[in-house]
Amino acid sequence: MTKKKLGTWRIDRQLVEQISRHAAFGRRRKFKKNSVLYEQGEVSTRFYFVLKGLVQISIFRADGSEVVLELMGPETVCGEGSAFDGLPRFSSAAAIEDTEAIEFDTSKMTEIFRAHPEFATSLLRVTSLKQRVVAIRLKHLASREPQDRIMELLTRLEEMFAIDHPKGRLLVTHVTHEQIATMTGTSRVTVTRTLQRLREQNRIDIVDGHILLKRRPNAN
Amino acid sequence: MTKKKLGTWRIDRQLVEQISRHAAFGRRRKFKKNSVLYEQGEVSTRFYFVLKGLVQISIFRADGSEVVLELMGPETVCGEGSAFDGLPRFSSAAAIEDTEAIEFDTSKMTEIFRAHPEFATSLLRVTSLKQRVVAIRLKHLASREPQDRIMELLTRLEEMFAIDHPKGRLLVTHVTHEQIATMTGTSRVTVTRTLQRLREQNRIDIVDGHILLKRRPNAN
DNA sequence: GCCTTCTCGTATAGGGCGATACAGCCCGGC
DNA sequence: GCCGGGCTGTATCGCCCTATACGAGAAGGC
Repeated sequence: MTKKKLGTWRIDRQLVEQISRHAAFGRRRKFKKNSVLYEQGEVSTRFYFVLKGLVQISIFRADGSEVVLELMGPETVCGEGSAFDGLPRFSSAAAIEDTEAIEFDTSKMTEIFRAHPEFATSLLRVTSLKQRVVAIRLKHLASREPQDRIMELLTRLEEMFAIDHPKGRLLVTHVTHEQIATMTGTSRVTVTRTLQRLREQNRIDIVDGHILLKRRPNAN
Repeated sequence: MTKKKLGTWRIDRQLVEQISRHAAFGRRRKFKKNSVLYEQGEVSTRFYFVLKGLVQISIFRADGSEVVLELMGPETVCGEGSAFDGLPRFSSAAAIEDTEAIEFDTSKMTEIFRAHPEFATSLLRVTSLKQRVVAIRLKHLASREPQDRIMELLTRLEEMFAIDHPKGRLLVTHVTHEQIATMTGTSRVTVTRTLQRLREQNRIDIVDGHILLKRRPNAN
């Protein structure tokens, strides 16, 4: 049905160039590791085009628990949602590595669009791509099956942190079952059991403590 | 007042006017009940501004099951995601009532933006709002509790389609238990039971077939 | 008005998940 | 080596959800 191309936070070369070409409308900023780009609840017209580093986007729930939406790497855009609709930020963004980004401000955007309508089109492509990614995650989280939820997380991590391996793709980051549990809204025991099951189904393997996602003939 | 079907989505008056003002760039189309506006997987540059009727947006999962994303009533925009990012539609849209809509085509949009930059800004507001709603849904779907999932839907409907009532807020939209089930990833039976339970907990009530969300001292 | 279809309530059986507990293992500190 | 803590693999039990089925009642077509 779908190609692997539906890559999430990675946006295509052409779009990256389009945005980079209008970098002069923003200003370059640096964020130290663990510093905050923006916080849930604040009202702001700023958004960011990440050049280097890694930014974690998360939503905090009423009970204080955190739902990590994305980890945005280089050449991605974040914060544009609340910057354009004018409502309070629905998510927080924190640099989890030293990060450089271009900060844009939407308040003067309409006038910029008049002279540079292609910039508007590029931004619409970006917001549309993000809508797509979130909707696809929602499709998986709509399931109550732990296996769906966990596989969704693993494939997302794969695109971000995996390297090629003879048998498939190897996650270079180490995540504990406990962490997977909190990220997928299941229990630690269920994560252990589910990973076992996935291993029996020959969909994953554990290599030296790291998760290996096996190559599958029929990718979803 | 009889049972009224609206939808699960609404955008503010000002934004509606902004888009209506540019209706001439699209063309008016009619869709019979049960006809399809677009289908998951197809590539298209068209998107729709619904004027009358009701359109169901859903994602079909690999196993064939359906996740209903939204019911789009009058004065809403749909299909703009895939129309702008150029990738295959990630969702399907079907008219579940006779529907009229303005069909826009993104292929000539950049030129339109040059003369009408405010139209670009309006569309960015729309895509941003949708990103917000989906992200917030995701926050709640991260929970496996049916009650969390269902209350999330109800409060979302409340914000868009509720009217004041002596005891709280009354949803003027009528949604069936079946619809709630597909929108929350639970079974129809569980929806019925959960609504019962919420009624016992005095959090909701049913008035003339409509759901009433009772005023609560400590709102979440 | 009659019949069909949809919707809601309810019952049953089966299964899988959460909570909890405990044992084995690895690893680091000393 | 010795010890302690964190992680993983299991086991048990209770609960709640899913699947399925059936009947009552409302809504809609003809």
